[in-house]
Amino acid sequence: MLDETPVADKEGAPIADEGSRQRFERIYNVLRTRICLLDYPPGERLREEDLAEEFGVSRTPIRPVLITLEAEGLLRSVHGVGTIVTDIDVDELEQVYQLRVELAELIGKLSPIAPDAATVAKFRAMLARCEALSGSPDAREFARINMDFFHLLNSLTGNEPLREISERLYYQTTRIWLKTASRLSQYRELLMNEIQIFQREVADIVDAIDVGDLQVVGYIRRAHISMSFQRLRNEARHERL
Amino acid sequence: MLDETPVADKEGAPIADEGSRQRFERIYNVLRTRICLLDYPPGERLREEDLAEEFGVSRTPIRPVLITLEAEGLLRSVHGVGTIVTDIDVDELEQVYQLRVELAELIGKLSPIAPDAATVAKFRAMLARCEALSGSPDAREFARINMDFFHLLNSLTGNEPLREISERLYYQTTRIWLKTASRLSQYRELLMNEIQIFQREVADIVDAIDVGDLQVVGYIRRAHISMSFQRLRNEARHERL
DNA sequence: ATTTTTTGTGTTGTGTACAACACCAGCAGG
DNA sequence: CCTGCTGGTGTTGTACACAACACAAAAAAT
Repeated sequence: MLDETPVADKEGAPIADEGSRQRFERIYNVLRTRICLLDYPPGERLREEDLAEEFGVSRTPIRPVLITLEAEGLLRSVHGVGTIVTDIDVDELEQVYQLRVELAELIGKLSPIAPDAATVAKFRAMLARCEALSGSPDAREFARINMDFFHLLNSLTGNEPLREISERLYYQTTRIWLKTASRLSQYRELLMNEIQIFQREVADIVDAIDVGDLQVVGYIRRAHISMSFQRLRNEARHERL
Repeated sequence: MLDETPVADKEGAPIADEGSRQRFERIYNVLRTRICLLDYPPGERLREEDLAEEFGVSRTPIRPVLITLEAEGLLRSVHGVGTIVTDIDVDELEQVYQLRVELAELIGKLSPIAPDAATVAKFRAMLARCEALSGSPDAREFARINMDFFHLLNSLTGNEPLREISERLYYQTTRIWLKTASRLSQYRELLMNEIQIFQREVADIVDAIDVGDLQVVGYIRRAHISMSFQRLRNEARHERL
């Protein structure tokens, strides 16, 4: 829904009347989503030719996408070896989280946009998706909802550079939970716990939206990003011992 | 000094034993600097083949550089037309400045690095360059010093994502002064005034560095970025009337 | 047996020819 | 005089062949 236009068929291949720019965006979003949902786990080798075949083009139009994803820190091309999905580490991501925490607050501060009725409805829909999820917990679906929720929150600021940067940092960090949690023994318990907490976050933020206080949205978000990272670090530490 | 390795000859062309990654960085830095010093003014058309010839390669290795610069918002490739240096507008840059103001403060907050003797020396050297500059004012040299000073400040935080993002935003905004000022009648007076103010900023920051208070560095920087943009906007407004 | 060399295979990086597209000048038609 | 068309020219986008490189396995030497 997020990465596929209605016209797209299951494989990314041939779409009629698609400009080169739109195709770039499409392939870019598909690959980025795959990386963040661990369809391509860290360390995976992506062959340019395979991707070219899948999307029905030659290697050439694929390369700009890979170059961009490399600039974002999600891929790394190595001559003679392959294009490798970057590995991530909780400790290395601490700085990114620190920055995300600060930026979260700015979303409510810089050029806040009073949400219209449609946006409010989307937030409520998110609440519904959360409840459905907590009924049948699924890590992948959780990650997807989390992603959609992020984009919704991001649309609350009119500051476009801030949106762009927040998005970039989000995609740099979001894989870490799936990766860390999937290795742990109490995987299922962790997931359900995390979903519950997320559900509360969404509920809190919906309340704040109703009141119309975007500053408060920023505070809530800030708190949750910060706590989420601390939980993650604790779990990673327990695993090490 | 910033964009050329000691081995480089005047034209960017052939360098021995240079990996493809280093070459990418070199070309990237050269082009970015040229854009920000208005060697390539907004609207300029860069022909890939010309660049290829200058750097002694085919179009192929040039394209990743242009793609990256396009992702940073400095270029825009249009099929059948050319690769065009983006135009900039004071009003459009307001959001970027708002963000830069906030990030400036974070540099003193997130993972501050206590500067070693060498770094302090570089700051003092900056002071000397300022005085030399105010002796013989030159807009281009002013922009260069400003750029070097930025990089020096940026090295005060250990938060690498923050450094990267600050740099990106800096390069998005830095052209605007040269562009705006060069159109005004009191160009020379403005330049001298700006140099004086910058000199004071450097002096203030050097003091703060001496005291060892990076938080204060952030505050000073924040104030100056904010005021600098307001002056810019006023000048642009006066021009319009 | 161990180490070194060589050879083979697979991948990204590069060069080059061509396709797709935009733009302008010139011209025909009104 | 103006308008719309049409061809010519220049540019980026694409495809493909090959070079450069990394890695592993096999072979050769000690």
